[in-house]
Amino acid sequence: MDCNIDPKSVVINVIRQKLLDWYDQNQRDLPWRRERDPYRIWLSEVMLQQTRVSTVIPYYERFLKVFPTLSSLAEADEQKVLKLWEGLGYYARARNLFEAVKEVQKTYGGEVPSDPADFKKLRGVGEYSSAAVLSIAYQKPLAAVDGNVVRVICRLFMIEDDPTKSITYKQINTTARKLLDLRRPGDFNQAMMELGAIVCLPRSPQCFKCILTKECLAYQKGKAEELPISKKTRPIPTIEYAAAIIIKERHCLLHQRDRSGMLGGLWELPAIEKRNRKKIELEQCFSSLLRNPVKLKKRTSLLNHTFSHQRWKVYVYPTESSNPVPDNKNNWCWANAEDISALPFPKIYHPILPDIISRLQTHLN
DNA sequence: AATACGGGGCC
DNA sequence: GGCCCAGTATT
Repeated sequence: MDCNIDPKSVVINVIRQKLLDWYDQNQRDLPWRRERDPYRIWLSEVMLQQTRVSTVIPYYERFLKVFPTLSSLAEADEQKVLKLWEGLGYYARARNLFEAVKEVQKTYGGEVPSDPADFKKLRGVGEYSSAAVLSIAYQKPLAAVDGNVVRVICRLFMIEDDPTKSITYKQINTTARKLLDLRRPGDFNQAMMELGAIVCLPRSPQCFKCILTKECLAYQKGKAEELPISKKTRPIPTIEYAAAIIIKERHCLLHQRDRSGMLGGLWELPAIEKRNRKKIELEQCFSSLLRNPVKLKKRTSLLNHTFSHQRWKVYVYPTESSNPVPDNKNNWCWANAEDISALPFPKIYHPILPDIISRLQTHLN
């Protein structure tokens, strides 16, 4: 495609070499940088999607202690995989990785395919992850363009258009391919990301320690911090969430959330969930949900929790003892205290679970 | 092309 | 309260 950013190849060569030299001297010592196993590189890239390095590190190490090899993960139980992902967010990543790893075991004999066409077919492997994993693990000459790279390139070449527009994104991608060092593609990709992560920051970029200020058009114009231009923000929906504690013989009724939706595959109390709606008749809703009359007692807890994209209002109601029998047995279970600690729950449940467990242990209800 | 998808850290 | 993070799948 036509690219009006056409820096002289001399500049390209200078940027490429400076960046690699800087990376060789200044890269952080991260767990996945010590690894050669493509499976481990892959796992790191999946965990790092939309997630900070500092958040990922403990999850990464814990995960690999339980599933040290691709084969061990391929033979795992999905609930245990989700439990290790608990709190990391974007749970589809865990389910997709699990499915993809089983596919690799079945179709590619347990070897992560090195052909980009094959690798990208796998669930959860997109343009970025494909380039990142294959360049790092197999030295494939693919440019990995993540949020860091977008920011670095927008600043280096003064791209003032919205990078989320596909035409602009193609320009950025073309530029990344021209910059790529074909002899050390994995290191070069990581160098770009590393610069974005520790020098070319979204806010307050540390230009005083950047080795590319002479080549950076945005810096020369004093506009580094303004780029890339940001997208418009979306309104945050409020989620009203009412949950019932239903206990029978030291077991608590739990429901597994639909795998395709939010917090898919995680467990929860029987709950009524409404977005941006008015009050609802809770007892009626619960009774209909459980195909059985439910008597609520006084609300015990109210949690307000604001995430990036949602504002949660959580109400928890103990119930009068009854014998509710959910329709679809597959997604329901009666869990004792031990079961509860083994099941994956959304983060919002962490303050509530101790209360539920103590109710089970003390015969309350 | 726009939206859904978690949770945390920082200003 | 807004922004952003080693993005991908779905609509």
